[in-house]
Amino acid sequence: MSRYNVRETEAKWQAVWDERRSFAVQADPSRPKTYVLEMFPYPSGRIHMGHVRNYTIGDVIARYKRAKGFNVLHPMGWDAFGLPAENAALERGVHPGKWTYENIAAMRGQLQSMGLAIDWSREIATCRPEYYRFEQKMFLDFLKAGLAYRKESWVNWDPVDNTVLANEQVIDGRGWRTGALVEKRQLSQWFLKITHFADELLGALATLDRWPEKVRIMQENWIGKSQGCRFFFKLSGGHEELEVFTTRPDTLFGASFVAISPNHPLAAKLAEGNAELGEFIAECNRMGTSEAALEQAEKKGFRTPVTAEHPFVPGWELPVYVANFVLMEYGTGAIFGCPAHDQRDLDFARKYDLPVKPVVVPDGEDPASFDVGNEAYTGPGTLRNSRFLDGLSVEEGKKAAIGKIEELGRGTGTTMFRLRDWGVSRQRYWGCPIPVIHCEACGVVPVPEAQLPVTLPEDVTFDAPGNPLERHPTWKHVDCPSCGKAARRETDTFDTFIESSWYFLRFADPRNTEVAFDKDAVKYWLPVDNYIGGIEHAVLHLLYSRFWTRALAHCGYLDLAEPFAGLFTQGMVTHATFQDAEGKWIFPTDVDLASGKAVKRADGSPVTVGPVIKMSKSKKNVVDPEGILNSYGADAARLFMMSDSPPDRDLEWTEAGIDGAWRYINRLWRLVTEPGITLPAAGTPAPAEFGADATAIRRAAHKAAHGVAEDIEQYRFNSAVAKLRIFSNALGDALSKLAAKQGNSQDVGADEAWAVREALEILSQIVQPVMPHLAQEMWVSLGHQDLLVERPWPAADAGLLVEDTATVAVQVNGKLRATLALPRDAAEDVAKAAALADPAVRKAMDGKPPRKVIVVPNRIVNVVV
RNA sequence: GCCCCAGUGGCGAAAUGGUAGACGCGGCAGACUCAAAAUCUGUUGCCCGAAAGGGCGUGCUGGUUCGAGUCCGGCCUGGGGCACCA
Repeated sequence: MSRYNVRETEAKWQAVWDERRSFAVQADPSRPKTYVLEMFPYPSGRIHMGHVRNYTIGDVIARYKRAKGFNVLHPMGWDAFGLPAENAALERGVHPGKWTYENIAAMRGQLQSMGLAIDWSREIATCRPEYYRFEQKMFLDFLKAGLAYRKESWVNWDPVDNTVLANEQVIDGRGWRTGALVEKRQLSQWFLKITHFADELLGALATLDRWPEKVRIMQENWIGKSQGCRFFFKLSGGHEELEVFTTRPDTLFGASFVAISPNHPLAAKLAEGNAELGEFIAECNRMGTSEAALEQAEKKGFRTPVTAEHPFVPGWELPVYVANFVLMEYGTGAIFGCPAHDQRDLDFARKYDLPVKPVVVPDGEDPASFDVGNEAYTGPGTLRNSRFLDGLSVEEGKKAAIGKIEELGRGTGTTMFRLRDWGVSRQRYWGCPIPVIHCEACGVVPVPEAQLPVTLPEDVTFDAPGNPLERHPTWKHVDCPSCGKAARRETDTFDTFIESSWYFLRFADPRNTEVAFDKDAVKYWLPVDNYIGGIEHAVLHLLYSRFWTRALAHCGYLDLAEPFAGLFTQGMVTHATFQDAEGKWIFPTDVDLASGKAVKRADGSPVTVGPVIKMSKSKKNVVDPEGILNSYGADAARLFMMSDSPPDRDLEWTEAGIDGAWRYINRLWRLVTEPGITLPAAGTPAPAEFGADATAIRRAAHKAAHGVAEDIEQYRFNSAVAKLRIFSNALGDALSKLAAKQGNSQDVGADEAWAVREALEILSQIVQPVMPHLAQEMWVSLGHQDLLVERPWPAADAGLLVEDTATVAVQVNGKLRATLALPRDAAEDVAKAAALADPAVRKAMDGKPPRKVIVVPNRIVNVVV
């Protein structure tokens, strides 16, 4: 028996695809396009199983769509700027650029060995000046359009990476990458006006019907729109008026205090002559980010000597507190407190003994006796004790109160967003230089476009903390483009989320040296039809990209609102964890499970098997894809990735699983190379008639072609693989029967032999998206010379998709009692009669007459007695 | 606390409101083999039964329906997201 030589075969076809440029594509408006994109990788040096899963999903879709006649754009690139390169420079003395390009070369090789149907001629790396020069241009255009600005601001400072983090990059008060406690620092920073598009970004989520609901909700929460009203309190003691924001102007008559953030300018001012207040503010800042989460945040306040006058009631003075639960970053940094209808205000009021006056009474409650106790009432109801608002509903009350405030000139109805502008300055070397120059005389001067790109200097050192660009002896010293005097280059670089905010556009026209991309190319290829990646980018990358696309449209680059029409978020690849007797994590490859219990391969000492969790280097529960690709091959790895678990769920990597995939590949190979009967030559015309056995084989094949296509369209890859197996199992069974016939020197009918060839050819074609190398080898082995990737998806014969007979279940009172084989679409009374005649059914009916008989054609008959 | 998602055999999982457990992994039995590996065949939700057959089964609980894993209400458990957002 000839063995399937996986290494040779896979390398052979990869070389052929490469040589014939099989996957290179051109825009062609006469053909329907589809754009399949997986989130591009950071070039860390080696691919991991998450990549294998990600790129397999995309590749199956790309190959399938291609067979379906689409012009498929399926590119690959590298998210090549970022801190790990600088860390490598620090640790190993290798230049970040060298390290990055070497990693790219290594990972490209690994990805190519997966047999991906990628147009490698479109490959890009974001760290190349040919790429980021256009990013610099875009930034300058944003600057002109008022979408980029500079401001002094409190920033999140990561003390480990020595850089600023965006709000989105701070998780539980810690840096998203380093996990270090984030500090507050004040720096002058570049910001992009994502808030300009807040409403649009929110509203357009509704149009993204091919995105997971979950991601849309996450973005919705992140944008955090709320309707309300801003208004001013007059303050005692000659202080400036205090602006507050509220979503509940209807509850103004229930107000019992006003509170400002410890970071509010008024708090600082009041603290000047008040050491006690100063100490309170300092305490709040210490609590700030770090312990807030742990300490369950007790409400604390400091009563200032200032009072605020109620906007509707002259002479009604409310005490002004500095309170730890009021955030400077949201709204105006000041609130009014209505304890009866806000839980935080209520906690605060109970602690400081402030009045609690309900002004919203739930319908059906007695207004005279309604009391909130220790749980604020936030539901609907009728306003009471509220003068001109009395009797109104909450919604009516909001409108009326805003109307009154506006009438009095005290404030205005407004919409508030949680979303804040995107701070993009980073104090790092390995990023895109921000193309501006600081001149003492002229201020911030954009680098003239003719001088773009501003490139990074090569000769940098990483021996001291902070930004190497800042320390470079000459790089930052330039003449002002405006006045010609000595000036200073901006030494900050962009947040690397910027590069990934437009790479999907560059893929449409990656070699353009004049502009970032040709408008028509983008018009043809975009939006991305299938964007595939991890859920961890649900907010950051995806929101930034949506913003960036809008900002580009605003500047006339393109005519597109949403870059990603379809989004799919894949699950993680998990693996069991192992610890040795000392509790140290150990690699799966060092564990021997053969004896039924886990022991160390090296010395046989016992190993504890831990929970199945996401593969991570720190827990060592990783399996290196390269080893798998070398021993089992790309097809087996791809098959395993697609089998069993639905792609949006976690997938547990197991030895048994990859073994199973490998066995199946060999089974398919044997099916084609040793069918056991003599097949007609390739291209033999179909016989005029098919007998029952031949028809059964054809049915199985055509059903599989149809079903697998449907499943791939819906990302139901595990189900598609199941259908492949059902088909190949059926074909295998049919073949062993036919082989036995031939072995007994009986004739195998020409119709049967022809049907088997057809089935094997269809099989080759429909396993192709998942197992492309094997498929091509099967195809050749069936006597063809051409490439399967050039062949269309096999068209299913509609007549073969439906059976002549239907298996109809018969229930008596909802319980299954029999199944009947009836002609397809048998008349209802025929089905009914057949059901009532069945002995098992009669027995279950126990002689009682049927009260009612429900007949669902081709499915079920339910007899009610 | 709020918002999502998920709970089905020993395991991964399938099932337009219509035969629950397809397909695979693992197990068991057998064939081939001196033996093993590989491969092939059969079997495999639970309980009663020698069998035929019967009963019970999709986290719990109530409902809608001729019929519910699927739809609706309440609850439990697990996972994820947001979290003093005024």
